[in-house]
Amino acid sequence: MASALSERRLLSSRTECAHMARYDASKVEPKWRAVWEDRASFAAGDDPDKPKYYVLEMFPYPSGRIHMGHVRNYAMGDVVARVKRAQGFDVLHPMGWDAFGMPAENAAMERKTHPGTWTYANIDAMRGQLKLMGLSLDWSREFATCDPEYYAQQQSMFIDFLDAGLLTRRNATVNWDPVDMTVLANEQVIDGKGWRSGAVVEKRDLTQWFFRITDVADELLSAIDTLEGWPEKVRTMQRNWIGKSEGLQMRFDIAENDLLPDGEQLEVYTTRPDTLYGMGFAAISPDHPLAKALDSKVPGLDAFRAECKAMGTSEEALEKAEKKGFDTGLQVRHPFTDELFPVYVANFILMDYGTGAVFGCAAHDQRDLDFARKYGLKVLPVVAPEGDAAFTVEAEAYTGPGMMINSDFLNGMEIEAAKQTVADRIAERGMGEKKTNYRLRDWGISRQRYWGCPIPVVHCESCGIVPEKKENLPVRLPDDVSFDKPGNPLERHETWKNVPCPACGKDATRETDTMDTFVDSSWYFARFCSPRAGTPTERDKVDRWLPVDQYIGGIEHAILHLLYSRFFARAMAKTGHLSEASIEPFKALFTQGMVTHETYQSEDGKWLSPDEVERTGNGATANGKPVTVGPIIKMSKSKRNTVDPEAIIAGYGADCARWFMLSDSPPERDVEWTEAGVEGAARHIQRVWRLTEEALDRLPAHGAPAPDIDGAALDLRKVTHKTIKAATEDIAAFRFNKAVARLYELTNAVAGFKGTGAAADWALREALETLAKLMAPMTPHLAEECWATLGCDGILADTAWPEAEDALTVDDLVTLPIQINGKRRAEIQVAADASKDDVEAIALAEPEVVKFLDGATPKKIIVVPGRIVNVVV
RNA sequence: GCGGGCGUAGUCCAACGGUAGAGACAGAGGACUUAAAAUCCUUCCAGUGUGGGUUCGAUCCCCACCGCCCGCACCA
Repeated sequence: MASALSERRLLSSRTECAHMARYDASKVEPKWRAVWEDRASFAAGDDPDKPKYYVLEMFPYPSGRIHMGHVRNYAMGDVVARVKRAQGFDVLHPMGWDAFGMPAENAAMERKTHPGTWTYANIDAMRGQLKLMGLSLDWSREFATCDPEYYAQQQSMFIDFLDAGLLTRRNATVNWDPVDMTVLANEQVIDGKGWRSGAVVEKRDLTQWFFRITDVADELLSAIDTLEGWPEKVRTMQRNWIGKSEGLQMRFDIAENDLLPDGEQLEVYTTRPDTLYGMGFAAISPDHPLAKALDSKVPGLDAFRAECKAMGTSEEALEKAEKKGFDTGLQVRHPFTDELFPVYVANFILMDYGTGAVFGCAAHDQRDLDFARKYGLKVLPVVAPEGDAAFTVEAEAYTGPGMMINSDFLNGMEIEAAKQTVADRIAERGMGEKKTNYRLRDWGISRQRYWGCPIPVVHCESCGIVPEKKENLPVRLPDDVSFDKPGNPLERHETWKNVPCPACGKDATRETDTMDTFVDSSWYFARFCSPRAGTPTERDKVDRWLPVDQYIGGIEHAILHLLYSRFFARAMAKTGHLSEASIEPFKALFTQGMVTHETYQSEDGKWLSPDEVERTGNGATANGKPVTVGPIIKMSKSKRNTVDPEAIIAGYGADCARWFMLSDSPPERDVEWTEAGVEGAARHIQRVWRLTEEALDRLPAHGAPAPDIDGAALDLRKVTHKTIKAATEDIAAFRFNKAVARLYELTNAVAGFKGTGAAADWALREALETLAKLMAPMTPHLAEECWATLGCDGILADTAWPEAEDALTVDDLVTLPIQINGKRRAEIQVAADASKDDVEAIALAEPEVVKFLDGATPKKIIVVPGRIVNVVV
């Protein structure tokens, strides 16, 4: 067998045809993919004898083509899946499509097609591309969220959630594009105009559905502590997003006036009740009901409110904007001193946080201080830093710790005690109570869109809101719709919209809003456990597979998607679709970095794509004209700095793309795609192949018993087993770049192996088989080809992960550096297990050390076994 | 403004508080070749952003500053 192969190899190298002189990925890769597919190698088994492992990468939006970000994401997930599988786990590694959303509708408008047609065509294209990557996916579980079978179950759960009180309906202000007749997300509003239509965006109050996520805000917050497998960064982001603050909600009496009936109160929220004696004014949001009520009664207020509105509500503009207020003429009475304070409408008060009203304490809040200085309002410090009785405030508010002053019964207290005391006193008087507030808002899911999951309710004049009967689900999207007119086609689809009431049978109308696409992606991980079930989940399946053991995706989903999924898992547990054990759906999370590339601009400022550009030393040209090389940024269509994965796979092979994606940069960091880097990866793949083939002649049979091993053969075995140990640990810890480096080391050791004889041949086979096994998670096609070439049993995808022999991972002799006063002066060779005393003795006998000591007695000798000896003189 | 991350050779990156260098890319020289490609061998280069501190010893821990990146952001 071996000789026949080698004969062919010799022949081929001479004739450069027939057998591979070079490794040809375009031939090898499809072959192994077909083998895996035929054998259903990657189907999850529901095998009760094996421990389960669920690895999931965030499923893609079917935009039409995969991009390098996908390649990186799925390459990483596949490494995890393949290693776990080889380690004996029953692995669930599924793939699907996050398929609803606006791009499909936009495409429908532009191309006069149906969003579904466009979406499914894209899915077909992208599935084909993904399959080229050779991922160990269980394709039998594939679904798209726009499949009626999927959204039927989502609608069913919507009804369960409705019954369980997890949903509510209320008015909310939205960005409304009057031309497109649709709601816009904040990101779609650019300079106050709709991104597509360019029309000035209006604020509109619409009745919308909300998931009551704020009801579990505290639970979502406290459970973050249990997410030990999540990056600290993401946990912090979620905590900040939920934004818990504890304070006092209290009511001020409004002094008698001509504008309002007597006895009106102003309710405010504060986290600093201790500063109540430092109050200088009260302020309300321009959108506060009181401001609205006074709008026409107080001259000039309408103009001020209009001015605030015109300023917009977008982040940074607000930050820089000047604090402005308008005195309403109203006054509120201090609950303890009866002092009266003016009530301002102020542009920096947010209506949707707290009560939309505050009391201002200028001395201890910078915004309040700026405001008070501008309008000549009272500034009275009530907290003094320790030992500063004559404390005053100038331009900077004091927010640090200290002792209460100027505060009657609070004087001398610490801040915390004062907070407590004020809260108690206010509560005693029935003027307020402690309240916890959250930055987190309820999750509004109504979208005035066609291409989404229909909200399965009917509006009946007699019965009100009536959920669709479950046996009638799904409420299907009608196919006969057109996008030639603006607005939601469901609104004008008379036969779809007008239906009898499910309760009373009278004429009624369907809800025409569809659900936010974040709903679709909030439970797909559970659906993968039984993707064809007639219920949203099957309890035995989700109980076995969930939680997801390893979730991998981009940091851009650190907040919304993950928070919504955490909420959904709780809601599903509450309605019986999941067990309580799965309310945290993702046990471990990994957020990978982006794929970046240089940018190129021609002389006239046009962006150029990498394949139009030729790099020349430090510069670059396109068609002979000079090109400006710009910053290295995330691949994006607008900057044209993308590289097409399919072209790379066609040119270099999937293994090469995968290997490169895992090399060099730590996976959580950005990686720069470079042509040189890819070529390096390709060279390595060729090298592994060549080393394998060239060794065939001398190798003993697969599984041959080991002869006595020593010398060079033993050294190689040590490298092999050290590599097994290190690479396995590196992969488990998501240090793929280091695992790759280990494999280069093993490859270099094989390439430089000089051993001869039976022991050497045996060790060489072990090294090559191990190299194939260890590379398999990253370059699976190459690894299978090497495995087969080496004449091994079965296929590598079914072969167990190698185990390191501990005895071979440690050296007998170690080289220890000797430091004298922290500087390296000599080194010694000692037995790895030498005692501290022995090492010390050897070190002190070392000529260099003797010379340095020059007869003196060392003050101290530090021996770190296996590491270093430091002699302090 | 608040919170977090990063800063090591020309580049990407490694180094339980212990010899600054594992690996890759790029560069240089050489071998093989009619030549090129491919391959192989050899090899130059830095002392860890800056300044302090802790320590026998700091790339690593602490403090301050500089630079870059990310998240949140008038949240009462």
